[in-house]
Amino acid sequence: MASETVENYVKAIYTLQLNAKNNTAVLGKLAKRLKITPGTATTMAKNLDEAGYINYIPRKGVTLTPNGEKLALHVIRRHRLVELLLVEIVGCDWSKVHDEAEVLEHAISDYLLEKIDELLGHPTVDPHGDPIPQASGKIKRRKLTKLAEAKPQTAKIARITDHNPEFLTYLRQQQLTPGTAITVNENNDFAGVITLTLKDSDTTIHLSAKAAENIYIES
Amino acid sequence: MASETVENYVKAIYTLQLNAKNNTAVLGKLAKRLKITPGTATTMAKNLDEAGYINYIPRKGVTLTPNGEKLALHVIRRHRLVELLLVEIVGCDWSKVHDEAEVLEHAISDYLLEKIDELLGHPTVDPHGDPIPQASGKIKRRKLTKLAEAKPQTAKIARITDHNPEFLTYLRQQQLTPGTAITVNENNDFAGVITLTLKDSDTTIHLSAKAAENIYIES
DNA sequence: ATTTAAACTTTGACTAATCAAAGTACAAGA
DNA sequence: TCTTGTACTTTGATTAGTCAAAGTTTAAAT
Repeated sequence: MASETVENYVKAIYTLQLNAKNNTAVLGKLAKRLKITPGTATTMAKNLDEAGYINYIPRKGVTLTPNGEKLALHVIRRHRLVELLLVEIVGCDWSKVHDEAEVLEHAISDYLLEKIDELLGHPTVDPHGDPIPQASGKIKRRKLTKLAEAKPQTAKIARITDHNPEFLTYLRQQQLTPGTAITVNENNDFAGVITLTLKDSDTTIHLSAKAAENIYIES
Repeated sequence: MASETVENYVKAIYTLQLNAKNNTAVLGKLAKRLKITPGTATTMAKNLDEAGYINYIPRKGVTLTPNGEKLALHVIRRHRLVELLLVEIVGCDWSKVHDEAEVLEHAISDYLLEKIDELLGHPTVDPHGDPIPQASGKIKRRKLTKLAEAKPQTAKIARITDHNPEFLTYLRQQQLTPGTAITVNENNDFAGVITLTLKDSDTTIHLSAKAAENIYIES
């Protein structure tokens, strides 16, 4: 069985690979992500390579093996289903469930995971709009637009890629949560401000381009 | 913050103390309970004493300090509320939730714990009939009778003190779960067999005295 | 009062995960 | 080509938790 530490490493490598050009996670970023020293990253990279979770090329970086990716997706599935359980069933605050799930994702058995999945009706996205990997390991990919780069249009909030509790609380207050229908009215590059209205309430909201970097919409 | 290991030690010491004559847990039993060697138990006893969780008297045993007891009750509260959540809300099998909770009890934040408590309506007993320590640290104690030592009478199943999944599955099939009203018809010491009927279905059940050692009733 | 067996303690060693600090590689600019 | 700064690696040490095996205590039995 992979330790909690190993699970956190492969999960971090998975997300770093997603955002990397040559599909390789460099160790500096891994170290930053996991708040460890560069030396520790190197040491662990060797160990994880040895254990078959990753391929480690010195001074280049690491990539997950099929086994490593399988483990990463399994951890992410646990994380996202737990988040949904906490929001939908237990009634936890949206802004708090990410941190809770960071711990719980290592404590959920396969049996319990499938019970939760069943209870929630086999959902495909978590409360942040992140896709939930299926038990098979498949993960749905949608073509989303970054709100910061959106042209005027009607659309739906699809995904929030920031887990800062204060930011999430602010978004919830503005009703900018996944699923909400909006209209993008103006996106002024020079001002760095995006103007949008909520479909239901006709409220006008002004967002900085910086905040809109972490919000994705589906046309 | 106490590590998972420390939490498991104080929890084990708490339950050993409950069943000990002079309120002291001897290290041999602790070692057995935690599946560690006697040497490890000694080493850890010194560390936990040093850390203020227990008082360790060499060659005699250990007792929890007020701090240690507080931690133990907190862990037990998490364990039992999680068990109830899994049975009542998530729909897990009664026989499986103990093992799940053994892991989850270390992964629940104070915030989440109180959310669960609220959702369940501040319950006082878990699915096995074990009392749930309140947030204040108070724990209700009931005067229960061991079914193995019960005289003929009507009563209610109150508590099952065995977590073996097969045994629990058998009890559920017989409907011998906490809350069930029964009548004890005969308790024959020589035969070592207890005869009882379920109030609702009038089914007659014969139980060995050994099985009845782990079942408690409330008159 | 001795012996003995059980219970406990000590010692030395190991593993996983980590850090600090010193050393190395290499791409980019001078 | 040489120099330099950044990124990475190596080395030696530390901590928590564990075991095996050898040593010590103690209470009970002869």
